[in-house]
Amino acid sequence: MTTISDVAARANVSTATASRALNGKSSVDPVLAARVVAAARELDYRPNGLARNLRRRETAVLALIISDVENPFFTAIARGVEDVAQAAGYSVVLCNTDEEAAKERRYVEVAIEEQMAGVILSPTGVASAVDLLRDRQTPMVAVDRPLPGAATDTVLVDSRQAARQATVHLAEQGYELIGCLTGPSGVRTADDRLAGYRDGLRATKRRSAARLVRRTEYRSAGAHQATLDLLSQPYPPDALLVANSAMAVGVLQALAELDLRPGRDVGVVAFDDAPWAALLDPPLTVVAQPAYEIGSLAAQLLLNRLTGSHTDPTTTTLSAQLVIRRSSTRHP
Amino acid sequence: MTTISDVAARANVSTATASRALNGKSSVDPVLAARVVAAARELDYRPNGLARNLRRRETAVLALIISDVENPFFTAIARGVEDVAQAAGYSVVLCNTDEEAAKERRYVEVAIEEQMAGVILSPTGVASAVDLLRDRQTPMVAVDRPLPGAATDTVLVDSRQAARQATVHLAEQGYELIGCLTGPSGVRTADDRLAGYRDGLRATKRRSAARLVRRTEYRSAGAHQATLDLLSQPYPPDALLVANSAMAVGVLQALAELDLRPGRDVGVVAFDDAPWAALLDPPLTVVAQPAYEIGSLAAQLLLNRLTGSHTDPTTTTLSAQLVIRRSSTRHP
DNA sequence: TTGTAGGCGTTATCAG
DNA sequence: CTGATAACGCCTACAA
Repeated sequence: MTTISDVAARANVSTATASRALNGKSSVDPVLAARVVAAARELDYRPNGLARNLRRRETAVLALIISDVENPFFTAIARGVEDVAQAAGYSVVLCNTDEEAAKERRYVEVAIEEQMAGVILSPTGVASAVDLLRDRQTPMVAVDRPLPGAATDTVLVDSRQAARQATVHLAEQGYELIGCLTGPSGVRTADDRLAGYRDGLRATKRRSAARLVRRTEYRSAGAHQATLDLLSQPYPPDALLVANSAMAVGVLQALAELDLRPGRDVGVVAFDDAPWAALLDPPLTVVAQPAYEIGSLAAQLLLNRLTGSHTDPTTTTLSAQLVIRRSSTRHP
Repeated sequence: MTTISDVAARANVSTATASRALNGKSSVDPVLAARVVAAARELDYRPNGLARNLRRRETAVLALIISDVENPFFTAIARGVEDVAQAAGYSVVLCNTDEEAAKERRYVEVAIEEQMAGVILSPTGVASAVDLLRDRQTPMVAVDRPLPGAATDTVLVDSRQAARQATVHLAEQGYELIGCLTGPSGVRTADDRLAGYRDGLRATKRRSAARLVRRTEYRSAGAHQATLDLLSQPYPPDALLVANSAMAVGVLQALAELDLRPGRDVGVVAFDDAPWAALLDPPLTVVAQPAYEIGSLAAQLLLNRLTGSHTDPTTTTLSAQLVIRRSSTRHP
C-alpha cells in the first residue's frame, strides 16, 4: 500500500506539503504541488480513508437503515437519499433490518462505530437503538415513522388521512362491509392506517368490527392467509383496504384463488403505487406515497444538520395521493 | 467520546489489558477482565471502528455494487449476500451505479479508500474500475456479468440458454414472428439474451431480422416506446422476449394501450419472476433467475477469499427456469 | 510557503 | 498474565 509519505518522498517534499497539495487546502507553491500530484499519479496513490477519518473524526458516509430492501417504497426512498447525498459528496450505506429491532440496533452500532456522519432510519418501533444515536449526538432523521421521544427531524406521510380518504372512497362506491389488512401492531404506519380506516368508517356511518380487520407482517404471505381467512367468514367483507404493496400481492393472489374479481366482487385499495399496479386487470387503486421526496427531503435535513444548523427539529408530513383505478369501482 | 483508555483508567489496568479483555483474545485474569467489562458498560463505551480498522488494516464491511436498487433481481441478490455476510459477522454496503461507469468507479474507489474487506459487483461493462481492485488485490466477486480479464470468482446465470429456451417455447406455441427487447449493447446479459434469442430462432428454423429487435436501457420507459415502435410496423411481431421485469412493465403497458392481449395477440415471455407476474391477466410467463442464490453464493466465495483461500478463481453458472404461464400460450 | 512533530483510538509487540 | 510503547496513515498546529 502506498502511503502519503511515499508520495512525499518521491516528490521531495514533506508529508505535510504533500497532504496540503493533495487536499488543495492551504496554499502550496504551484511547482511543488505539481510534483506532488505527479508523484501521486505515478504511484497510483489512494488515500487511506480510515486514517483520514480517524484524524478528522468524521466520515463522508451516511447510513440509511430501512426495514425491507425488497419493498419498492423503501428503495424509492433510497434513491431520493442517494441523489441528494451524492450531490453533496456523501456516500450512502443501505442497511436492512427486516423489521427486527435487534438488527436495527446492530446497524446503528455499526454506524456509530464506523463514525458515520449521520443516520436516516425508519424506526422499527422500539426506541432503544435510537437512544444510542441521541447520546452520541449523531445527526439523525427519522423517515416514514416517528420516533417516540422525538427531538429529531422527521419526515412522514399522512397515512391516517390517506387511509381515511381511501376508506371513504370505498364507501362512496357502495361497498358496505369494508375490511382492513394492516401491518403489525406497534408499527406506526400500520397503526395509523388502521386508525384512518376507522375514521373513514365513522365518517360514513359504518360500524367498525374487529372481525373485518387483520394484522400481519408487511409481507405477501401473511396477507394472503389473512385474506382467505377474512373472506371465509359468514358475512365476509366486500372491500379491503390494504396497507402496502407487498401485502397487496398476497391479497390479490387470494382473491384469484377464490375466484373473486377486484372491483366487482371485492373493492380493493392498497398503499403504494407500484409500477405494476396499473397493469392488473382491473388496474389497482392505490394510495401513492411520495417516496422519492421523503428520501430527498430527509437527506437534505440531515445535510443541514451536518453543516451545523442548530435550528429546532422539524417534522414534515407529506400527503399521499389516492389514485383511483378500477379495482375500487363497482364496474365489472 | 469515551475511549478505551477511559475504560482502562476506570478499571485500573493498562489500555493493553483493556483491549485484550474487551476482545477476548489473549488470556486475561478473570478478575481484571470483569472489572474492564464493568467499566466499559458503566461508561457506555463503544469502540472506534475507524481506529481499530486502521490498526488491523481491514474492515468487516463488504461492498455490494449493483446497477439498480429498484430492480427486484438485484435486491434479491442483496438479500442473499446479506444473509451470508451477516452470519459471518460482516456488514454489507449497498451501492447503486445506475449503470454508469463513472458511478461504479467512484464506488470502487470508496470501497478501496474505506479499506473494505471485499467487493461484490455486477460490472457495467467497462473494466476500468475493476483494475483498481485487481491492482490492490482486494478480494472481489463478479455477479450477473463476467469480467473481461476474468481472473476473478464469478457467479452467472445462463441467460443465453434460458433465452434460447424461452424463444423455442414461443415458437412451439405457434408464434411466427418472435421479437426481442433487450438491454443496452455492451451489457453482457443483454447481449447474451439476444444471442440466446437468435439461437432459439435458428433452432426452430426461423430467420432473425433486425427489425424484430430493439435495445433500450433496462427500464420501463424505453421498453414502452420500443414496443409501440415494434408493433407499429407493417408485419409486427406476434411474440416478444423481454430481457427484464422493468422492461416487461413497459411492454405490457404498451400492449394494453394498443388493446393487444398477451398470449392471444402477442406472446410474451420476460426475464425475472417478479412477485406480481402471476397476478396479471393472463399471468406472465417468465424466466426465473435464482437471484437469492447468486447473492449467497457470491458472498460465500468472497468470504472464502477473505479467509485466505488461494484456490483458482471459479466461474459458476446457475441455470434459470422457464415458468410457463398464460402470456405465452395461445389461449385467449 | 514549508517542515517538524504530535496525536486521532486501537491493537500488536515485546519485555517484564 | 500484564504494561509500556510503537505503529496504523493522515492531518494540522506550530515554528521556521
